[in-house]
Amino acid sequence: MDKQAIFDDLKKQILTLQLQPGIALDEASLCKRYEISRTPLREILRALAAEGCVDIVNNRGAYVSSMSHKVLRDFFLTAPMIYSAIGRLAAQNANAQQLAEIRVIQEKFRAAIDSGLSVDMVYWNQRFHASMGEMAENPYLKPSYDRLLIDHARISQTFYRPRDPELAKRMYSALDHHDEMIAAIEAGDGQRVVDLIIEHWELSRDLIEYFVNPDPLAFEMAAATS
Amino acid sequence: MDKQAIFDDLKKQILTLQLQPGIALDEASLCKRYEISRTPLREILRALAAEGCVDIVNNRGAYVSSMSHKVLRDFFLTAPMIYSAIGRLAAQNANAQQLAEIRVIQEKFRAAIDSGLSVDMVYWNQRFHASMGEMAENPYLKPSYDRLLIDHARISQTFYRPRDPELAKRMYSALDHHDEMIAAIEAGDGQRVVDLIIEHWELSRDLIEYFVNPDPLAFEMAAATS
DNA sequence: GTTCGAATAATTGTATACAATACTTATACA
DNA sequence: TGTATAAGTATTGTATACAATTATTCGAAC
Repeated sequence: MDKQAIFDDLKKQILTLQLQPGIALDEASLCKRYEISRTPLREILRALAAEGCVDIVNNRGAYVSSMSHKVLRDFFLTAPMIYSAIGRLAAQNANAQQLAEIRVIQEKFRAAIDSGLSVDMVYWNQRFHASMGEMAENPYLKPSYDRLLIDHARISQTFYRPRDPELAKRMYSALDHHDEMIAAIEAGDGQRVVDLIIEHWELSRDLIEYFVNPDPLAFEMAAATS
Repeated sequence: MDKQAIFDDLKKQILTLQLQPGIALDEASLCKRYEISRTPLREILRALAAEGCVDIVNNRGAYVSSMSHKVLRDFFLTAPMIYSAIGRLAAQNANAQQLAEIRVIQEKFRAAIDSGLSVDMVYWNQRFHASMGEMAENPYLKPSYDRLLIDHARISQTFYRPRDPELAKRMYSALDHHDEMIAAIEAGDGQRVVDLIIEHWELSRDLIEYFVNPDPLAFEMAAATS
C-alpha cells in the first residue's frame, strides 16, 4: 500500500464515518497498521488536515475533524453557492475522458444503491460529486468544494436510516439527478446543470432537516401552550 | 525562528514575488538558511502547498506555484463571488478584537503607502483582506479565499509600476475603501461591505487589465487593417 | 475521600543516516 | 557533431534514534 493508497483509505473511512469525528489518530498504531514509518505517515495526516478531514493540534496529535453545530450552519450557508458555481464550470469545461469517468462512477453508485450498502452509497456519491469538481478545473474553488463534499458525506450519513423506505425512494431520485446532470454536462448546458444541482441540493437538505427537526410545528404548539 | 515564523517568512516572500513563481525550493539550502533539519522544513513546504503557494512534484521537490494564463482567467472568474461572500459574513460575525486588529493592520498599510515601498504595500494589503477572512469565520470558504488572496497579491505586484503617479492615486483610493469597509463591518452593514468590495475589486481589476491590455482599441485597428 | 504534585509512561517533534529516484556529465559510437 | 548510454552526483523519500512535550499514575498531605 503506497502513500496515496493510505491517504485514500483514511479519507474514505473518515467520510463514511468508520472513523468518527473527534476521534484521535494515533501515529504509532497507524504506522503499525499500514506498515510504514512515522515520517511518511505524518505527511499523510498533514495532507488530510489540508483537505479538512483532520485537525492537527500542536504536540497533541491528529483528530478526525469534528462536526459542530456551527459547522452545520456554515455548511448550509455555503454549499449552494459553491455547488452551483462548480456545476456551471463543469458544463463549460468537461472533456470526453472525464465524462467517461463519471459514467463509471455513476454505475458504481447505482450498484451501491441496489445493494443497499450505505457506506458504498455515501462513498460513490461523494466520488460522483468530486468528479464534477475535477471537471470544473478551477483551482480557486476546488479547496472549498472538496471541504464541503467531505462534510456533506458525513452529515448525510449521520442522519441516514437504512430501514426507512422513504429514504430508499429518495436515493433513486438522487440517482436520476446524477443521470440528468451527466446529460446536461455533456450537452454543455450550464444553466440546466445548476438547476439540477439546486434540485439535488434541496432533496439532500430536506432529508437532513427532516431528521434534525422532525416536527417543527409540534415545538411551536408546545411553546404556545407553556 | 520557529516553524510558524519560517512558514510566514516564506509565504511573505512568495506573495511579494521575492520568490518568483516557478522557482525551485531546494530543501538543503532552505534548511541551512533557517537552521532546521529537513523533517520540519518538509512539513512547512507541504503546509505551503496546502495553501496553494507551492507545488510539490513527486521525487522532484517543491516549486513556488506558477501563474499561468489559465490561472489569471480563473482568478477573475472566481474572486468577485468569494470576496463578496466573505465580506457579507465578516459584517455579520466580526467581534471587537478582530476590528481592533484590522485597524492596526490598516495603519501599517497606510504607512506602507506613504513610504512608497511596494513590497510592504502588497504585504499589508494582503494582511488586511486576510483579516476580513478571519472575521467571516467560515471554514468552507476560507481555503478558497486564502488561495485567491495569494494570487491577487502576486498578480497586482506583477503589473505594479512604482513610477506611475496614476497608480499612487489609486493606492489612496484603495486605502479609503479599506477605511469604509472597517466602518461598514463595525456597523454590521453587510450590503455596504459587499458594495465596497465590488468597487474595490473593480479598481484592482481595471488596474490589472490596463497593464495586460494597455490599448485594446489599437489592437482592433491593427486587425482591421491587416 | 479528595486534591495536589512529582515521577513515570506515552506521544509528538526533530535530527540524521540510509535508500530510492532524478539529474548531470563524460565517453563511446554513429 | 550529435546522440545515446552509463557512471557519478545531487536531491528527494523513508526509517529510526533521540529530544521535547503531554498524559497518566501513584502517593502524600489535607
